[in-house]
Amino acid sequence: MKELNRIHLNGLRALEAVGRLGTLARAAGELGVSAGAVSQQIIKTEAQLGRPVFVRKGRGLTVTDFGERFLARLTAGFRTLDEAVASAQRHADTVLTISVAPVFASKWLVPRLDRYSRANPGMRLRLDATVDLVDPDVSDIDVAIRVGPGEWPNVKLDKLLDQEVFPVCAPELAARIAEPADLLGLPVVFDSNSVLKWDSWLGLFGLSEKDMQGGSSFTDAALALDAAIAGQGVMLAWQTLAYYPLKTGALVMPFRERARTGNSYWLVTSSTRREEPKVARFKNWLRAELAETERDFELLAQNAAVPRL
Amino acid sequence: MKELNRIHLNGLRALEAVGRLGTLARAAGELGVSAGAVSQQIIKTEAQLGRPVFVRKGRGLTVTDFGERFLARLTAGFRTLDEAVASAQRHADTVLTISVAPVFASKWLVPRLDRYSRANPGMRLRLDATVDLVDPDVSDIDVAIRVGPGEWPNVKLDKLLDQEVFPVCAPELAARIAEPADLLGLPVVFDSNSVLKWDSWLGLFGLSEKDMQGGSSFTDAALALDAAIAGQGVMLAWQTLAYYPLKTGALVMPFRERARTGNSYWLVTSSTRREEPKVARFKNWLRAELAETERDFELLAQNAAVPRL
DNA sequence: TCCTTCATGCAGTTTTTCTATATGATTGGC
DNA sequence: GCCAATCATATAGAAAAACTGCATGAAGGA
Repeated sequence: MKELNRIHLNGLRALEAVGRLGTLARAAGELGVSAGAVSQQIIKTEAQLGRPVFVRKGRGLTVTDFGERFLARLTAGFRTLDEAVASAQRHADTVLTISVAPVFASKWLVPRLDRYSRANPGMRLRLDATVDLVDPDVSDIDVAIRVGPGEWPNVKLDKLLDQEVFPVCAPELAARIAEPADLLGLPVVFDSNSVLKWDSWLGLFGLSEKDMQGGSSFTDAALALDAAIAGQGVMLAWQTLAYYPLKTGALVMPFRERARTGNSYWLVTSSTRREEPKVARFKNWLRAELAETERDFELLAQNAAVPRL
Repeated sequence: MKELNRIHLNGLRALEAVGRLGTLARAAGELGVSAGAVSQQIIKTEAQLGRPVFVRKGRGLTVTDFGERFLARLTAGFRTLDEAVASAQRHADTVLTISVAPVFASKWLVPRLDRYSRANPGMRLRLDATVDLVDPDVSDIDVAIRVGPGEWPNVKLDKLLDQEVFPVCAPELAARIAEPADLLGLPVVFDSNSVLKWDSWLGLFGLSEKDMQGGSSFTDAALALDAAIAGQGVMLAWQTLAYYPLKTGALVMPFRERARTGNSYWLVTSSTRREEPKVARFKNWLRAELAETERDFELLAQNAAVPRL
């Protein structure tokens, strides 16, 4: 990359534009400057190159043999640069990249994406489903949604929703439940990967996980959810996981009580980058959707099969 | 090529250099400016792009995921530009392109090229052997050598040598020649393409081509020359054509008289471009070689088999 | 012939870029 | 644990570059 030091880049660009468009005036139009400016640029740059690229014959410019080959290469180079910048811009404005946990994505976010598309025409979403928190400064993502106590360093955090857990089960099973203690006699579907403990909910009623029956165990919350829907047991679920099965009636929520886990849903963005409009729009949309989810839970609680104690 | 208007090219170049070299200081070294200047450039350009390319974490810079892809494309684009400029420069300094008539090239110039190479190490010659005069402004050639009255418009002309014609023949045939009139009784080798006429030489002695015998005719001077060497007749030759056969004795020059043709050898260059050093050097070398050729002809004339009238 | 289009020359102004220096922050050696 | 080196950034003034607007000259078309 040593040769470019001798040459003014803007001069090369002027050369290229004139070569491609034929006249100074058209090149000036593309470059957004006056024709005189372009004239000065190409003269200076030809001098720096040491050989003429254009022939002046009174009126207009024609390209020398050398210029023909040279300009072709310039065009190729500048086109590459232009495409790089264009894709950066396009990407910047119309593509929103979100990093979310796979379960949250599949059970809650993905089913709502068509609503997002309708509300934000032209925007394209890219979902990056990973478990680990990525650094929003380094990585490609615009926003991340993560569950936790909210103690990540060097990022900007917005709390979206407090995570709460509660039992869910298939309707057939719910018929055998009248009060919390009934849960102890039923099979349980465990999500062995989760750090959430039954005790946080059972404790509300003075019960303990130790007294529960055994049951099936799954390494993935989605599998455990399917097992619960199949009627294989009671499951400890949380809002975004159980939302759709509850809405369709595939699962029911025997009790209206929900227990705080100490975790919340956080929207994670870069602490150094200024918030872009597309991010702000997504944030607002997400808040509205979560608020609706929360309202639906209020309704579900009122219809809970078993009245509160 | 519209996106590049929003971005400063030099800023992109700074971005690319920093991405490739890792630190501001190294990039500044390559770009030939101070580190502070590079810092300002990349900050400004990142703002223009609308997204950061580098992450600042106290000391040093690391590249974002986006930057990784973006910088790769920038590097490709700038490399293309750099190579275009580099080849232009290289070409400009070390390659000399000469347009010459094929006969002149093969009979006089090419045998001397090794002398040129020894005198100008590092220089590479490109011979463009065409009959028509090419426009030195438009075409790729640095210099052209042409024979004619010197009336070409819009070019710079340097006279190299006046063209002169004279009879040549094989030594066996020369034994039958004592005076110019003897030529009328000998077979003649004609170059039917040439505009040169025997009368210009015969006229010096009050003779005329009408009185000559017929003979073989060739559409190419080189073929006619070979026929003359083979002893098939007398030929009207000129300096640069007959030089080597005369020097080796394959042909002889029966008379020392040479007739002007009105044509000269001209060195043709662009009338608008400033003369480059490599062209000036070639011109000097060519003059010296032609001067030597002319001296050799003086010696040949002194040894001419037939004394002047 | 007149009018339009084209490239270039020029002077002054505006914009950009650069240097030089200072600052804060981090790393690595001792 | 401290010191020196390295690194990026900030700032202000200086230097360089690019641009505008207009004038000029040359060529082609109606």
